[in-house]
Amino acid sequence: MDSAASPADQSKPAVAKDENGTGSDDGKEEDYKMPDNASETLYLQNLNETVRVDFLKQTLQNLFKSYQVVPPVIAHGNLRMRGQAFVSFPNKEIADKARREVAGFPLYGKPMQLSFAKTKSDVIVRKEEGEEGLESHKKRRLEHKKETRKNNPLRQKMQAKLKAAAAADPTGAAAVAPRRPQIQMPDEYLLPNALLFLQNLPDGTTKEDLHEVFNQYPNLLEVRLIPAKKDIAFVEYADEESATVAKEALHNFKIDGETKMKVSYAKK
DNA sequence: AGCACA
Repeated sequence: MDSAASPADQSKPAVAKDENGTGSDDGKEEDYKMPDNASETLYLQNLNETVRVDFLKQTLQNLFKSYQVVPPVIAHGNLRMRGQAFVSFPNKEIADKARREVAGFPLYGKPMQLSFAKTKSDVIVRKEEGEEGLESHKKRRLEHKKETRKNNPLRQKMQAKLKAAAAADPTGAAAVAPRRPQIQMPDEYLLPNALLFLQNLPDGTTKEDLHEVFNQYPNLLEVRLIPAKKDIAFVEYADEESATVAKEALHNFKIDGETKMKVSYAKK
């Protein structure tokens, strides 16, 4: 069992204002044209490889819930496929929206890299062509696999060429500067940290108040208030495990009997 | 880095 909260409990990522283009600060929406390699399925890379795959799948399912993710999320833990996943959506437009809005989202400490999958997912094929269509799709996949075995020299040459071209092309997608993800960071996706971040403290909370509350849990090191912002604070424990115990016990705790204090891991 | 569907 993971010490992290079950992914099913996790709040959905709040999408930044995305109506009428208010969520976009980089150009007019009307001019936007979806890339022609768009797909119903996104290919995710740079995922934290230390997260267990079924937990990761659940998390992704949850993270993309507001985009009507079509299950199943596909991920594998083997050498070739770890750190990657496939997430499908009802159509290309929604997939593209998710791609643009979630790009760079720091899931468990690593900014997600999103692109369109280059082949259709089985779920999508089934939706579009039914069960029979899916069968032939799978058959074709099998055959294609044989033609493109890893050590096919022709294939390797071609790949090297494409890679060089992509690197040389400053307008290529790979050259686009990473930008800030457009969705809010739910703290459930932060990595465990011995340092906790408190929010929504009631007016007049003192260092002593916090010390008393957090000292109920072992290995407390220090409490730091933020003079300029009196509703937030940091609480440091000796190690992540101790911090986790306190965080889970005290998140939403009402110090004054009515104001729910938010406790999350501090960002690293 | 790595494009799957057990």
